[in-house]
Amino acid sequence: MDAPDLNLLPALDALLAEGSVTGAARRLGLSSSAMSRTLARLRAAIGDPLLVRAGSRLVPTPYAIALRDRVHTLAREVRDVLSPQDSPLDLATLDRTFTIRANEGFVGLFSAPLVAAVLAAAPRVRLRFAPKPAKDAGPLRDGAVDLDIGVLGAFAPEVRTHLLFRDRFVGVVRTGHPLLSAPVTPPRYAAARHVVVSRKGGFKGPVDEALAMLGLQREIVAVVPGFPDALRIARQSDLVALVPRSCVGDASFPHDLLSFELPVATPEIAVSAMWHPRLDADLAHRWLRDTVMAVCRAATRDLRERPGWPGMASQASSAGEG
DNA sequence: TCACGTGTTTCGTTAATCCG
DNA sequence: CGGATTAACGAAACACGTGA
Repeated sequence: MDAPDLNLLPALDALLAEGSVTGAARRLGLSSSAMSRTLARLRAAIGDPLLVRAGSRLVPTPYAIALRDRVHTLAREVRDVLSPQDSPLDLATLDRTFTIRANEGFVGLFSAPLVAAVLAAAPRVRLRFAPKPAKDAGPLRDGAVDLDIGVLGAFAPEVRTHLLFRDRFVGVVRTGHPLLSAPVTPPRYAAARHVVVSRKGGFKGPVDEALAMLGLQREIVAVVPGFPDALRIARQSDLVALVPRSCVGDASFPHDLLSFELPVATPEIAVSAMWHPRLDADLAHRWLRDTVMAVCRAATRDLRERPGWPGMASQASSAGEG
């Protein structure tokens, strides 16, 4: 059996897009008779007339209509595959959708400046923020996710990573909460009732382990899937929320909430960007990574300069002032 | 192994024809 | 008249045998 003639693919794409031999010929820089002969070859190869006479014009057959989108996608992919990779990246015309998987905390803090930075440089690029149901390299591998942002897990070994910033947990309560009427000591903190965030619904975390070292135990009365949910509950109750400090630095952080340093030591949270090595050399993806890193650097600069940010010399303090 | 000659195939062109 | 198709033809690529 003969291999299909792949040279016919761009001609088929042009014919289905134009619906006309003359139009397709013009598009590919050929004479209409040459395109007519190519159409004849396509008809023989596919076994369908593809375009048939309807009065003075040609109309596509149902099979041609069914093929149109597939052929167009294929033709574009073939063009991309065979295009030299070292051609300069043209951000002004870059037409692409990037899917970024991140938790609500990251989206809340970084999505606005990231979208602004992306649109400023590449107006035809679209960003799709996908929820982060689990740590799973599958979507990175199969291409459903371009960039995964979060804490490194037991990821596939081939996945590339880059540290974006370091974070740490802080406590958050409503204004006027009795916990902040005196220094937040481990016993006073443990005596309060808490709301925590867990995607898997777990009730125990590093804070509980640190408290246990001191012989203390806190009472968790609510587990929610996202940090905004925890903040909402803290705002309307006496529950103490546990959220990353980056959430507190968000401009949208409610004024009637106060954050405070935890009275126990907890491990830092290293937030990283992760991507599949398949995209390592992709110029557009590299630009996206650089943009994400730059936005994170700029957005966390202000936060880093505030007391209590990881790596900064600081004492426990109640936030919300100023 | 390589260069060369020759026949075949492919795919383009122009010009003519057909069709609505 | 505009657009599709076909016939005739040519250039380039390809396949293959041959000889150095």
